[in-house]
Amino acid sequence: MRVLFMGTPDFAVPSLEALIEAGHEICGVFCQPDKPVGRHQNQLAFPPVKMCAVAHGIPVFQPVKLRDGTALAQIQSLKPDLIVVAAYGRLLPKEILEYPAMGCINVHSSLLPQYRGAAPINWAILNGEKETGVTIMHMVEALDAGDIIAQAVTQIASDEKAPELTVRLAKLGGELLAETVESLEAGSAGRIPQNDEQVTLAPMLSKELSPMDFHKSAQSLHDQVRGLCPWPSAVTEIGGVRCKVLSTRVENCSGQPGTVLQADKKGLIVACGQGALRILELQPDGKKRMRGEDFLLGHPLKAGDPL
RNA sequence: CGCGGGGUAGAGCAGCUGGUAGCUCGUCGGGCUCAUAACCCGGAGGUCGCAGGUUCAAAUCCUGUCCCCGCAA
Repeated sequence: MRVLFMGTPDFAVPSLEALIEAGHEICGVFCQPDKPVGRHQNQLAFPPVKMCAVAHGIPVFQPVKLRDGTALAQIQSLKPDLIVVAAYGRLLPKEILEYPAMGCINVHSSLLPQYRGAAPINWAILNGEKETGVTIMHMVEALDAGDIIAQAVTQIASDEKAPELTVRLAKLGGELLAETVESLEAGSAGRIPQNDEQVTLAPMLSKELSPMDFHKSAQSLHDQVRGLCPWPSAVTEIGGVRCKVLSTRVENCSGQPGTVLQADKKGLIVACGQGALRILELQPDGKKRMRGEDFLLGHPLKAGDPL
């Protein structure tokens, strides 16, 4: 089958690889344009999907616009039977959605209809979900609203952070995608409309989500730390220094929210609204990431101090 | 040349209005203790990112360079 793949970040790579491995003819790959990267923005970085496509000798297209007809013309010349989209980063116009004979399908990293949108993995963790998964669906114009073809569920470990979960879901998505394409070809694929009453949204993350409020429960702060990793990160001020909090553990002890319960070679523990949070790893502004204990060596804090 | 912080003992920091470096932890040895991640005593460990310059003298001032990081993208 001739497949056109559209995707951009790391999450999409296993899906592309799964299609290649399944023996499909990948007639082209669309991804977002190369972006300036680095502190001085003087270097262009290829999106991960482009790297993969180039490595396999697949033609790459990186249109800035999808609605000026150029992209459609390119797609028409590639003559795909099916378009597979995974974290492409852009809504497809109707004329593209309608072009392939077998339609357009999407790999989405949540159990739709929950967590429609740009950051489903992060929001699942932020909300303390115990399980999530991937969904393969038919695409419609509305964001992540198409009929579901297949889903796969996975548990979220209590200490799992967004990057790790992303890797797992990407892999799971690739596997499910291969199976799904096979079932589509065989004509055995199902199609289940999404239940509109169960829709939840997972919008893009922003730094407004970063500040930690120690009046919240330790568990919810732990979820915040895990879910906002690696960007924008949970942030708080410790000993007068702004720090990203990178790794934590929920502890049973308690005290006045926002005060230090322990600060010695055994670790740094801060009281929360409910329970307490051990800060395992953090990163002060302008510094490298370090263990909480190491931070204390140069920043005298003691039990009872406010953060 | 987008803005800014920083590179000093294994780790985290101080010193930076110039005079060959200090703190906490770790580490090594000894002691105390039923015992200890606790306590006491003692020791080792740094050409202060690199290269020049100013100076009688630079970690400290100046210039260049490499690297790390935050913001912004």
